[in-house]
Amino acid sequence: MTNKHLTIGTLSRMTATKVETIRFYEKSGLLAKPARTEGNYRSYAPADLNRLSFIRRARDLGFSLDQIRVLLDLADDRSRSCEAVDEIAKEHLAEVERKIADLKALQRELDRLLSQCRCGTVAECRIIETLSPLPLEVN
Amino acid sequence: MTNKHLTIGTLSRMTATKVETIRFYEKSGLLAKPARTEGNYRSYAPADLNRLSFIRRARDLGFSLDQIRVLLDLADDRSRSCEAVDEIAKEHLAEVERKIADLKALQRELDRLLSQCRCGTVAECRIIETLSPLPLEVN
DNA sequence: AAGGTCCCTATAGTGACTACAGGGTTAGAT
DNA sequence: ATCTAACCCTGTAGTCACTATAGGGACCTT
Repeated sequence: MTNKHLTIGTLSRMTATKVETIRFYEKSGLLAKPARTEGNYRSYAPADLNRLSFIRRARDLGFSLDQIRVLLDLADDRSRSCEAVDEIAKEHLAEVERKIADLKALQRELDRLLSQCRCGTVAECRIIETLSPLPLEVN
Repeated sequence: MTNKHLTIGTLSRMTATKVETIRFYEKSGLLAKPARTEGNYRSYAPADLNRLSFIRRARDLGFSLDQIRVLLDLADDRSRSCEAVDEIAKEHLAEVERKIADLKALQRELDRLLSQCRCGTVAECRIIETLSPLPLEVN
């Protein structure tokens, strides 16, 4: 209980991360290879818990593993300017906003599609009809 | 020019679909295996163009290939009720709306994160700080 | 000593493509 | 007739962020 070393299962429960995912983060270089016990079990220090928690929060906010890799590097050099951090977050926000706009356009299209359905036979189905093409002559 | 048979490249240009993607759709069973020329080139009929156009429009609307497979099956049986079509579209719309809600929550979080940035050093960066954990004691 | 729960490695699967590598075919210009 | 560029072919592996499985070893309690 005063043991500072954690098994992968404990880490898993503490961060709501599947064991396989933790091993995957290790293989992808996001987590350092931890010490091993005699029986070849991974043995994590509290710093690993912090790092994994950081990764999971950033993932929850939709940052990619590549972005997280950069954020972790930046976080390690505490004296540098945090402009680069800001940059990554801004870029990610812009991407999220683009996705929202795209999905809203989609939503309008689907709404329109569904509002036209009279629920008769497929032959007179406006959804199928809208999807079915009068293809353009390109070549 | 009165030739009804199309090469994969022509089909590609007419539907703005990469050649590899067309072959991928064939391998996934969305497009039937077309006839071949003497030189073993794929030779497509106008019906294939229609089918591919349908697939691409549905993809643009965010339907999955599995959903499209079902839609294509339904579209082929023109006498049946189009309820099932409606069902798929509604389900898809609901999913799009869920995604929009998720992304909006994300956007708010990122906005909050960014609004706190004073752009000093990483040590005082509120973005890094927010991501960095005071992990909960779970086990 | 047995059973259950943990842990290990390695590999393959997901979705929807995309990108090669390493060739064969065809159309048009010379 | 020959050359060349543009097209086409198959097959495989890569993308992202995991997830799942197989086939085993370790550990703890009873």
